[in-house]
Amino acid sequence: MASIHALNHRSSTLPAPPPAPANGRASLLPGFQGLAGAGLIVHAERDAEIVAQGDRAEHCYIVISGWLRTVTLMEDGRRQVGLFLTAGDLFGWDVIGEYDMSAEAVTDVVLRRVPMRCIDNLAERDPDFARRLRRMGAEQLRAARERMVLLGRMTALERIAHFLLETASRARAAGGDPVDLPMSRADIADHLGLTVETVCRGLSQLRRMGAIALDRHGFRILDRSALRAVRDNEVH
Amino acid sequence: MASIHALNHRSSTLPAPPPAPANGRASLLPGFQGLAGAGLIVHAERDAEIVAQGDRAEHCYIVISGWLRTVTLMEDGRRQVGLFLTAGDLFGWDVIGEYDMSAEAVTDVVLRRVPMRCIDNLAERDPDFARRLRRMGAEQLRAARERMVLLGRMTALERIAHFLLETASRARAAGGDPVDLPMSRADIADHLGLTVETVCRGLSQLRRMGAIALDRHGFRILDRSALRAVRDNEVH
DNA sequence: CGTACTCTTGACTCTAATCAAAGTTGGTGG
DNA sequence: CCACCAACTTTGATTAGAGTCAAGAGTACG
Repeated sequence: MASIHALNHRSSTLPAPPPAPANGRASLLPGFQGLAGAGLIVHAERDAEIVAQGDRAEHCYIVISGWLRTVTLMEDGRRQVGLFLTAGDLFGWDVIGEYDMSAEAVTDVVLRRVPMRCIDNLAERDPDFARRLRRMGAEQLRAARERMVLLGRMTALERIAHFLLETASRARAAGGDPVDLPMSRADIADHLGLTVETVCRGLSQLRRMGAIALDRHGFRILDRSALRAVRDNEVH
Repeated sequence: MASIHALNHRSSTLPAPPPAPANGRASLLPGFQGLAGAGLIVHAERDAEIVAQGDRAEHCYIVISGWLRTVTLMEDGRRQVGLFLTAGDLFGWDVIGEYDMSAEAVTDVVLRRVPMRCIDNLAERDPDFARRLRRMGAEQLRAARERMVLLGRMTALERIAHFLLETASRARAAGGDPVDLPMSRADIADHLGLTVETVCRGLSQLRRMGAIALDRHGFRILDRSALRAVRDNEVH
């Protein structure tokens, strides 16, 4: 655990529009042009907590660069990582009341912090924006249901293959392209409902199968159909 | 598996307002007064499929009586039950495009079927309704995240205790009150990411501990604090 | 460089799944 | 109305997959 609340406030007007957003499946989705220029740019360094579980949800965040994770903690320390977010992704816009999870920086990260009121106001004034908000909510829920199947019904190796394919697809990586994997094995484990050791063993197994090339901070897909077969349980 | 699509269309105007809605945590939430009188009343009998995974989402449903389950199927037959819905609960209002799960009748069930356009129209015209929609979406997502922790990180017995406490609370049952459990053990298992046998064993164990009284279609909580202790892992 | 951390692999354990067999129950038809 | 049957539930025995504990290898950072 590193420095907590290393948030440095910066300029107020936007320096650049968010880079072409990963569409993948999470909080993301293009939108939010209506908010261009709103909010402050904030920085957070690796492992800093950006919002805490239980905080009143008064802001939402747009990731400009770097990676975030959302984390839910149980009393006894068991941890569930909900989502990994990166450039173009949105966080917190869908919460009302208090955050039910915290958001932490996986890498140093730059965010635009937008007051929730802006969202609410814009949603009242602009029916098109409100519609987009609903669409994003529907997408979030779809993704959440998919994760329930993963967590409730998939084996360790299936979950790992699924995670790699999804991560590659969010990075828009073609086969063989290197894909960034900035989060620790522990983060991946807590995201997939597994232990660190099981994640390692699964990754090694996929490497030995020739499905992926692997190093600590990234991977490449060598045999996408093999990886898909593992994810879809067409192989043991 | 029983009769498929046993939907009988009936009168068009509402016979009675939905009974005091269970608040629990799912699709529910009081709202939807703005839709009073809209839509058709439809009936479905036990195990009938009300909507299928992949159908275009053109309606949403308000449960008037009986119980539904939402079901996601994997290619190879593994099944995940998302939610159980009962009187006052809502289904499908948050989906855009195609349903990503099916809805099936757990018991014979009476529903009001409301065209999705009504929701959309009302949301455009009535900012208060739109706000309520957003609040319901936020609540759905909160519940979904809670289920991810359950599926990813809780033991079998913790999941079962959690399910019983939640079901009792949705039924607004005081301690010792009988609580309906109309779904099969297999449904419960697929809801909790377990097998039928593990669910049975867990329920029996809680009965032997004196935490609950149990029969096939219901239970009573005899020792709520014991049940909470199991859910919260203060006991093995 | 050295040290602390993360990652990987191995050995063993344990929880929950699987396989198997009774016991119940509710519905149906005689 | 009763008996039978199919489906569901429960319990037992065994297995398997993932967790735990432990140790070594690789890295990153000061």
